[in-house]
Amino acid sequence: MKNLPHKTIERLSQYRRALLLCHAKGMTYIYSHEIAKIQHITAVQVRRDIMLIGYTGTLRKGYNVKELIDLIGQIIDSKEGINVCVVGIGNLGRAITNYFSGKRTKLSIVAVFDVDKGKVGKKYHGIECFDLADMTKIIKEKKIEIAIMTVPGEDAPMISDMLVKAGIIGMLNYTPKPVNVPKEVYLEEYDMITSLEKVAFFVKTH
Amino acid sequence: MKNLPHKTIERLSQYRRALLLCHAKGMTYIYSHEIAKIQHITAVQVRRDIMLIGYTGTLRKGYNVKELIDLIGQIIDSKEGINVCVVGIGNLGRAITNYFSGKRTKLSIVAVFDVDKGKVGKKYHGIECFDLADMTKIIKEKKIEIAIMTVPGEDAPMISDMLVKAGIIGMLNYTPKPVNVPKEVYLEEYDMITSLEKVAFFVKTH
DNA sequence: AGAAAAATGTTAATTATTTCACAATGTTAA
DNA sequence: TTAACATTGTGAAATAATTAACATTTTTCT
Ligand SMILES: NC(=O)c1ccc[n+]([C@@H]2O[C@H](COP(=O)([O-])OP(=O)(O)OC[C@H]3O[C@@H](n4cnc5c(N)ncnc54)[C@H](O)[C@@H]3O)[C@@H](O)[C@H]2O)c1
Ligand SMILES: NC(=O)c1ccc[n+]([C@@H]2O[C@H](COP(=O)([O-])OP(=O)(O)OC[C@H]3O[C@@H](n4cnc5c(N)ncnc54)[C@H](O)[C@@H]3O)[C@@H](O)[C@H]2O)c1
Repeated sequence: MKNLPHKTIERLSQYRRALLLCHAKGMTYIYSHEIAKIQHITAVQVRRDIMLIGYTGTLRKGYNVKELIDLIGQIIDSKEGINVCVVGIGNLGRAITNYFSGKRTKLSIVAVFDVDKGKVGKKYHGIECFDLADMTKIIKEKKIEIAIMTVPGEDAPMISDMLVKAGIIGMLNYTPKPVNVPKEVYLEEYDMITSLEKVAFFVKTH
Repeated sequence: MKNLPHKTIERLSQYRRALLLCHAKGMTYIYSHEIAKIQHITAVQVRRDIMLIGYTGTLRKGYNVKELIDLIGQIIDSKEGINVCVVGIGNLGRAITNYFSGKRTKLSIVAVFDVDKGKVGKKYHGIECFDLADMTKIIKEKKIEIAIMTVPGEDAPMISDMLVKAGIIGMLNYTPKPVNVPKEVYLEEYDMITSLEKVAFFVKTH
């Protein structure tokens, strides 16, 4: 299941989120146009994505919610699970830690790091905060593969280098400072100001 | 300057962010490949984006940093400035309010709203928190056009409807619950779990 | 039973975005 | 003064993503 388009991967994650809610409400089947409605996209797009992962629904009945959830899991989750850490437990780091905890069994935040001695040793949503100085050691001990960076922008390049040296293979950078990583490391960056400016621009142009 | 690709708009915002840093450091000219390096993209892409906004650099000297910053501003900022509000001043709302304040003169967070009476009346980074019950009134009074939602997911649809009725024309939804808005309202949604799952997926497939 | 309706699955067409390739031209160095 | 070089600007090609169109199948209705 290699060559899935990037956009399809994003949508599969979103479908699953929506499907989990539907499943919790007791729905057993769902139509492509119902999924589409939730995600503000077209039904064809949903069907195409589902086709790409090789699932087939039942004609006139739609897709089996539980089966689809499980299949999406097989595609996007890694079997053994992946350990994640958050670096910088300020407002954003706490929001993320809080939001993620317990949401996905295959992705667990298992450590947070900070330089602030007042934070080291404390727990955030059940996850222990370690001293930045011990980061490399803990990343190896706990087999952490993905890092989320929420430190001040000016420290991002330095922390990024440390994370790469410690063996991280995926990074999510929420600081406003783009970082450089070797090509073996998968990097995703997101900045809220860019999103807001985009909204502001398209608001003007209807 | 209508038909700029969505992706170009996002990148222009990112270029400006980078250029502002360069300008602050005293750089007066910058090459396309230098901008490209910062953003992890190709120099051609940078040149094409700049071409699309009708700016031309100086051969072998690159682009004038200040001029380019100003031109990007003319394209993506609205002349009069836009007022923004944040609904739900929890961890994420505070992180956003903190991060945005003073960053962009043309986009100002001028109010935050919450239901928690303990928060109403307090100031967050200099911005007053109002009672949700007064939201419609305040949005009109303060001419707020864009809203950022950081309330619990289950309240998102209700708050979204209220915001639309109050006259909002752009919305940034950070709750995990997709919302429906009329087509006149420009909506952007972002979920960190989707980003993290994407990283996890591509980490597996090199 | 047969016709109409409502879905899925998929090929082909379209649209959006990125990259290639290279002409044009100013700069540096011999 | 000329050759080599470095950089911009852009048409054309390539790639990626979305949408249209429709055959197919199941269900429902008459
Ligand atoms: N991407 C976005 O959309 C977005 C939104 C909000 C904030 N931000 C950025 O996220 C980062 C964090 O924002 P915040 O509001 O949580 O800030 P914050 O100041 O509340 O938190 C920063 C935390 O990092 C810690 N820290 C500082 N230096 C460190 C280091 N070298 N190593 C480890 N920890 C360190 C601090 O002790 C603090 O706990 C900032 O860079 C901010 O600009 C990004
Ligand atoms: N998109 C993302 O990546 C991301 C990341 C983290 C959190 N989240 C989501 O953002 C939201 C906020 O997260 P948080 O960590 O700040 O939560 P939080 O509980 O710290 O904050 C929620 C705030 O909203 C207020 N609130 C509750 N109901 C309200 C209502 N009806 N109207 C106005 N205010 C109301 C609460 O009083 C509180 O101040 C949640 O939906 C969470 O799932 C999203």
